Amino acid sequence: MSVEKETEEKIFEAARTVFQKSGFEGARMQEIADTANINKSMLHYYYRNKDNLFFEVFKAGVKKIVPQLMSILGKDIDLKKKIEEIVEFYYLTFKEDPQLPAFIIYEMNQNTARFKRFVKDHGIVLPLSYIDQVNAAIEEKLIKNIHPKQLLMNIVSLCLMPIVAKNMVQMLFQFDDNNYQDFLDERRQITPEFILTGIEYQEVV
Amino acid sequence: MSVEKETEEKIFEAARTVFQKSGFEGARMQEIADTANINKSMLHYYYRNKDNLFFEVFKAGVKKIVPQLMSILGKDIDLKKKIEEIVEFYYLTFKEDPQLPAFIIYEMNQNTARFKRFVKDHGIVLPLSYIDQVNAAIEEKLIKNIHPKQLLMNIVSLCLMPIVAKNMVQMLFQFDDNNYQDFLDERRQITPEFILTGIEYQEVV
DNA sequence: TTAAGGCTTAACCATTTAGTTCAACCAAAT
DNA sequence: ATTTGGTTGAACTAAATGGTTAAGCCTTAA
Repeated sequence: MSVEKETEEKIFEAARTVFQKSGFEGARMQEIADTANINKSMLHYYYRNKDNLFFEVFKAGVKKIVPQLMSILGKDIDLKKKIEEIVEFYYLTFKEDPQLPAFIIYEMNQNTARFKRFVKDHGIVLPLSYIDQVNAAIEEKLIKNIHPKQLLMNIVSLCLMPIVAKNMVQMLFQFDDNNYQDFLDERRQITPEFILTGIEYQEVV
Repeated sequence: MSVEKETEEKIFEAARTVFQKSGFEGARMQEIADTANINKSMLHYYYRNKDNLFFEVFKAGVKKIVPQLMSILGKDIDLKKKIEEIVEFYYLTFKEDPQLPAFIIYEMNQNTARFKRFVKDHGIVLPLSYIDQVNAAIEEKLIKNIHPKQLLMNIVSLCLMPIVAKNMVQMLFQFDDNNYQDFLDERRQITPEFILTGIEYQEVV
């Protein structure tokens, strides 16, 4: 990697660390510079200003969370497999970057325009094929009557919330880091099943 | 109400508004003063400094979310009723204060000590009776084998996530404010059922 | 009526912060 | 060797921010 790419990369990684830890308002350019082991003016040289640098980090974060979800939803596989893949994908993604979802969700609430821009620029749309698939499954009485968006909301909620609320979970359940990780590992197994049972078709008695 | 109580109340309400909107770091004392229609030094007169004022707001917020949940969990009613009450409670609480859960969760991640102090001072504990109740229901084959904490995590996730991620939901599902409210109204109905079906006992075939 | 003490205000202060400047540096091309 | 263009660092600046001060006000009670 060329020197400039290396420096740029170092800055970006430091920015990611600091912004995810402290948020946009809480983050200090000086701390980012220190974390990257470079002079503060380098930040401005490479990224012009705080907003720019932040937006790069934000974009990269959203890219890790949203497009993959849409891609799985659009796949030509059965619903069960789809749910399993989503749970697995989020489990793995957040295992290596646990602060990501809280960061994205918080900053999106602070400044909706940023996310709107991303969605527009990247042509993010909920795949119609997913909607159709769920509705067809309902029609065929494979699953209960549930709106596809409600189902998706359930899936995503069950995956993200335990990560987003990590500290609350640890505190209220009195988990140390190991207990907490075990808890997540168990969720990885039981969540798809929980969802599938939750939408299972039931004979009207 | 006495004059000082009125002023104090006005300040608190303004602080709540601004802190919930912008977070601790993003909030400006001047903006709180403006919102309360008072002079900035009044903030310091009544609350000494930003940290104090913030902690009051934070405490009041946690009080709205956590103790009630524990109280419902500790009630002597059947599991089905318990789940329905929790869903209903969160639905109503967040309908009138939608920014609350995101605020609490974010600020708790920023500064775990604050929340720890609250939990300790208020003797917040997960009621043992809830744990026993779930385990008993499993024993009696009324529900599937699931860890009580996992079940609770599921309940809370399904209630909080749609509120916490409001903007993401609106954007990805292309909901205006009315659509979004309808979506939440529907969840209020379907969520208890979804959970109950998800843990229903199933004969081993 | 007046003294006391809490309440309110405008002006002020110290510090922090994002962002700038400018001189020096270094590697590559001429 | 020298020029050139991007790169780096220390010192600096302007603005914003949390917090302070001190003088005046108003209510209450002796």
